[in-house]
Amino acid sequence: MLDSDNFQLALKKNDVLVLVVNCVIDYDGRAQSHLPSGDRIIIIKSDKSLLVHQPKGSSPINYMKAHSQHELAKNDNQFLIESKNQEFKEYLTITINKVYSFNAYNLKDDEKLELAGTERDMAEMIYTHPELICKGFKPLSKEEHTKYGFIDIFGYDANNELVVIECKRYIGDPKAVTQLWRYVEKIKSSKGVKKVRGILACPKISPSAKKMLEDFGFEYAKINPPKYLEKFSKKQKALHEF
Amino acid sequence: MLDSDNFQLALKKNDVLVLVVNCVIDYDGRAQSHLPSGDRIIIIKSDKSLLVHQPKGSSPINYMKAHSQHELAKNDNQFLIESKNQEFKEYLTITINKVYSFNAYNLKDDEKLELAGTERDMAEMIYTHPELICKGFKPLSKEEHTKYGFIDIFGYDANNELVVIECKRYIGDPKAVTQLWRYVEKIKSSKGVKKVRGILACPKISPSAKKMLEDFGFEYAKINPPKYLEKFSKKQKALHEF
DNA sequence: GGGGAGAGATGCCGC
DNA sequence: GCGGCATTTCTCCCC
Repeated sequence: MLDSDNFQLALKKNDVLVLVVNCVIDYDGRAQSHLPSGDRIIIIKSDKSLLVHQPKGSSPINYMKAHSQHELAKNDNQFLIESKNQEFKEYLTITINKVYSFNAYNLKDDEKLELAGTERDMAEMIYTHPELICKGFKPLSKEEHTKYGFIDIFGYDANNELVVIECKRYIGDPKAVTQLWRYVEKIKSSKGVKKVRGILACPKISPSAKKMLEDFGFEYAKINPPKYLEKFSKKQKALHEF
Repeated sequence: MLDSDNFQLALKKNDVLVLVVNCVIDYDGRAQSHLPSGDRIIIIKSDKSLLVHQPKGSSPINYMKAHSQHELAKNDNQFLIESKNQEFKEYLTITINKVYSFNAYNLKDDEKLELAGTERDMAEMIYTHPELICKGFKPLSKEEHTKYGFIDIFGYDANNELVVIECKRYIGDPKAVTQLWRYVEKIKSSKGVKKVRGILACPKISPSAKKMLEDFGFEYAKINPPKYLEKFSKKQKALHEF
C-alpha cells in the first residue's frame, strides 16, 4: 500500500522502490520536458536515482541522477512524487492518477560486469598481434594519454614511418576519421615529422568515412574486435552455437 | 507465482513483466559479458525488449533490444530465462537462484515526450534572433542536410562573409571544433571561397576546445539553449523557482 | 573533480 | 532500410 510513511521508510532503508502507475511527468533541469498521462513503471534505486519507463523502448523516458531527493505527497485523489537534485538543479514532478502497484525491496548486489570485445580489447589485440595491421609493424605504445593525446596505438611500420591507429569496435564513421586526423596532426607537430600514416581499424566503414580516408590519404584496416571472456564456461558458450 | 505458463501467457498478452530476483547473467552478441550472482530487477516490456537493473546506477547492466524472444525454463531448483535476438545474433541467459517477486501488467501509454532546450531549439533560436551571434548576421538556412552536410546554421555576416555556426547545448569540446572545421571546409570547397567564418555557439567551452578554436581562427559565441515548454503551466514553473 | 572519449550506446530524423 | 548525429546521453579512466 502506497502512503507517505511507507514511501519515506523505504527510502530511509535504502530499499529499491518499484511503482506501476498512471501518471503525468514534468521535468526541468538541463532541459525541460512534459509527458501526458500514461501507464509507466517507476524505479527509485538505493542510490536515489529514479527511472521512469514506458511499456516500450529500452531507454527511460524520464529520470533523475543518483543522490536526488524524493518526496511523496497526497493531494486530493492524486499522489505526487517530487524529486529534486540540488547539485544539478534538476526537478521532476510525477503526478500520479492511479497506482497499480507499489513494492519496496532490500536488494544486495555488489557485482560488476565483466565485458569482452571493447575497443580497448581491440587495441590490446593489435598491440600483441601487430601483424594484423601489416607485416613488420612495430607498436610503440597503446592508450597513450600523456604526450600525444588519446591515441589508441602508435608505432613504426617496416619502413620506419610513424603510424597512428584509431580503433572502432563497430563502424568507422566521419567522426572517427576526423579524430584520427587530429591525432596524426598532433604526432606530426610534436615529433616534427612531415609524414605520418593514419590507419582506421574497424570491422565496418561508412561510405562518407571511406571517402574521407581517401581524401586524407589514410588507410582502412578491416579488423573485428576480439570476443573472449575467460569466465565463460564451455557449457555457456555451447548455448548459442547452434 | 512464476512458472513457465504464466510467463508465456504474459508475453503473449504483450504485458510488461517485472521480476525481482537473485541471478547470474551471461551475454553474447556484439560483445560478451558475465555478471556473478546478485539481486536485480528484470523488466520485459511489451515490445519484447528486456532490461536488467542493479540496485544502483541509472543504466541497465544487461539488456536485449526490442523484438527479442524470451523463454523461461525450470531446471532443478533454478529458473532460467533465455533471450535471443535472431536479427542481431544476440543471446542472454539469466540463471535465477531466487525469485523475490513476479508480476505482469497490461500497460497503456502512447504518449511521447515534449522536450525543450535541445540543440535543435538552440539553432531555431539563433535563426530567428540572428543578432545573438553578431550585429547584421543574416542566416540563410538551418539544418542544411542536402548540399553542404549537416550544418546547424549558415549565413552571411554584415560584411557579406560566409558564416558557419555549430551549436552545442552544453559544452563545446574538441570534437565540436573538428566538426565545425569539417563543415567550414565543406562550404569552402562547395562555394569556392577562401574565407569562411566558423562560430561555435555554446554556453560553455573546454580549455582545449578554446585553444583549437584559436588555432583554426574560429570564434566562440557564448549562448545558452532556450528552455521554454509551452505546455508548462505557471504553477509547474513555480515549483522550482525557490 | 574536470577533461576526454567509449558505449553491447539508444533514439531521431532525413533520404 | 541506412546514414549521420544528438543525447537531460551515461560511464569509465586518468590527470
